[in-house]
Amino acid sequence: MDVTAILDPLNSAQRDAVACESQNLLVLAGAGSGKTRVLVHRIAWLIQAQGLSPFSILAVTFTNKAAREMRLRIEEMLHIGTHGMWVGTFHGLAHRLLKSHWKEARLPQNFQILDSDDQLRLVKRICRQLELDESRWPARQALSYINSQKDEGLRAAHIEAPGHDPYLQTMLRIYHAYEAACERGGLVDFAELLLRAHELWLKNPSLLEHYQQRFRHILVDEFQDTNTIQYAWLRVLAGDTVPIVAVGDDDQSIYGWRGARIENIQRFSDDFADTRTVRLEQNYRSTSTILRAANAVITNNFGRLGKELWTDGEEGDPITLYAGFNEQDEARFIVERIEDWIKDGQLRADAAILYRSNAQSRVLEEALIREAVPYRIYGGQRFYERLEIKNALAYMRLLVNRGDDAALERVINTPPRGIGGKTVDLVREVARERELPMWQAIACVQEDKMLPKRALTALEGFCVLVNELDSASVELTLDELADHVISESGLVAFYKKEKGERGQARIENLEELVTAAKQFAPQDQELSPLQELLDNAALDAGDAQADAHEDSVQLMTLHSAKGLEFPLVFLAGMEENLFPHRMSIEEPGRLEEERRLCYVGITRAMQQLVISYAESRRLHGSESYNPPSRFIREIPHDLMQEVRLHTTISRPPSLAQAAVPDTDLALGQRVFHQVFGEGMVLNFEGRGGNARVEVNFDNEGSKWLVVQYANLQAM
DNA sequence: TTCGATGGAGTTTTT
DNA sequence: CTCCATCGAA
Repeated sequence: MDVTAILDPLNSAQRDAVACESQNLLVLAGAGSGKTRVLVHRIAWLIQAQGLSPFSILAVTFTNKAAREMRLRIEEMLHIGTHGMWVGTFHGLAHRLLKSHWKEARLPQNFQILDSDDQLRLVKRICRQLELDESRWPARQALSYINSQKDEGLRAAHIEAPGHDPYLQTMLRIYHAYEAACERGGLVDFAELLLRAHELWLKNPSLLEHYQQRFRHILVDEFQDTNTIQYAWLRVLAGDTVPIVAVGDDDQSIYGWRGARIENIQRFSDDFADTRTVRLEQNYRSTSTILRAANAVITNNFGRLGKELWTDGEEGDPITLYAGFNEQDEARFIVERIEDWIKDGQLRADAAILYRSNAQSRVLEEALIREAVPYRIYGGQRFYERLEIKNALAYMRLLVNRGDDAALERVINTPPRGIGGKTVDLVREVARERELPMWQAIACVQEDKMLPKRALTALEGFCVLVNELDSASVELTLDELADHVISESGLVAFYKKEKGERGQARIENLEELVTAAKQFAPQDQELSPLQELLDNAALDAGDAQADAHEDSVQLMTLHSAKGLEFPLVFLAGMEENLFPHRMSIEEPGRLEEERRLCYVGITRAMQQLVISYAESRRLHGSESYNPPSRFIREIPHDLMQEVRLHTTISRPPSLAQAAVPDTDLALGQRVFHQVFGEGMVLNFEGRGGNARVEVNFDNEGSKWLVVQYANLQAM
């Protein structure tokens, strides 16, 4: 067996990891150190050198994208199909297990996945049912309570009665009711997938044993992001027999607020016997300047497993630091630098602007639009999360399962068909009393004529519609069905009426859904293709925009930048209270997570890194003056070069008669006031004072001109 | 059902 | 400031 092709392209640490013989393996893979490569080569090694069957390998990732990438690279490398392989996300694999063992998991065969949006609606409904004051008990809070309990592996029944803490009591009450509602409707939320899959192991030892014999090797990507229940699931599955490879980077753990436990990677080698640890520290992405900065920042964290990135590549350019005098100025500077970059013949898509929170994107966008620079924002609403798509899918869900109350509530009166709030309330009430799904409650309501005729007719219309769609579905292909549903349900007609481009966009999305259905290739013979399409939509919401292949500047939050790389990276808004965020400064643990986020940001850059902050920033309507981020101070000064605008402010035209000399002004300096002529002081916005001037700059060649004044007062 | 007023909140979001 | 959810009136 020729394994040189597997090992030859690797450096020695990578090779150690790939060919490691010990039972368990922890790979601490720094940013840009070839993590995916090691994972893929390890799998190749197991198959080709160890003779493992591809079907005996389980590889777990967090995102569908990562799973797809891994599959693709395995196929390329080994020239084998990966269809039967267990490569997928935690949620995807858990779902697969629950589908095959629905009886053991005590689920209905056609259980539906509840996405976060459905979940919130359900919690809202429950709060209303429990007659809780919505302002005192926001559904969002209850939702996050429920999810965090589930992430910790705790069901309502496991939680001790919380003394007389009214908050916890209420939350627990909601949790109980929520669980009951899910049970009744055969609904499973994201966390529930994991929780059930874990319980499936615990409650069915023979099943567990079956899988332990089947899987001869487990590989886990992004191990630092596992939460308690994911860790427990792996721990049980691995037992003492199945070797496990955990790949991750404690320095890139940035999802603690969502239940990820950095401790999981920290304690891995204590928890799993005979663990070998391999560090991948050679970086193939960034210049040594960038790596030095990253290393310097992250050393300020305690309790790290420890790693220091290095490269044998170039030193590269110094890191640019720019102090904007406000957020507009900062944005203008960034766009200008991007324009220079493009003038140098570089691609726009090679430049990325990263920021801490989404609200920051706006100013940047405006500046880009002003200069007509094409850009693309990552994140935002994904395809299957769009309102019109969710509505269309809700009809399809009802075809599969009439008991899906979440779907029913969504579309019972969408488009409007005269089923008002009162009618739905009654149906809900009947459903609750008789412990039936709402669909059956409708039948009861009709039977007992519990409503005025008009409402009954409207209900009847809805039932007939759903049944009709269902009977039509028998002979239709998936895309024909989608087309049928969106037109017959009246959704298309409904959105046609919606004014503006919005309705048009919605209809286009609905048409896109038909296309997606056409292209959808069912994998599983056992399931109906429709069921599979729906599950797929819930577990993989798709990309935000399918279009936008034009060469454009990339804008995204630091969180969404994880895993990506760009030749030119801007870290914008590096200010205290923004980054690190105000809410994370107090607690040391959370501050460290912010620092890791900063580390992630810095290590996205391949060639050039530009850090900027604004002396004054308009946020939430009011002006704030934040000092530069502490993370800037943590970068050694000799790696940075501060850029200042040297500007000449010309004589203000509206003050022609005032004696105002041409003056050199350095923006971003502490000195923001200058004496103009006869004792006139101009304070730039951002520095308190009696006089105030609003300035806009217009770049004409190298000369900057003041073009607009406001509230100018003489002192 | 739709509109407008009103109030409250405003970090990050793999599934 | 601006987005949103909610509520009351037409």
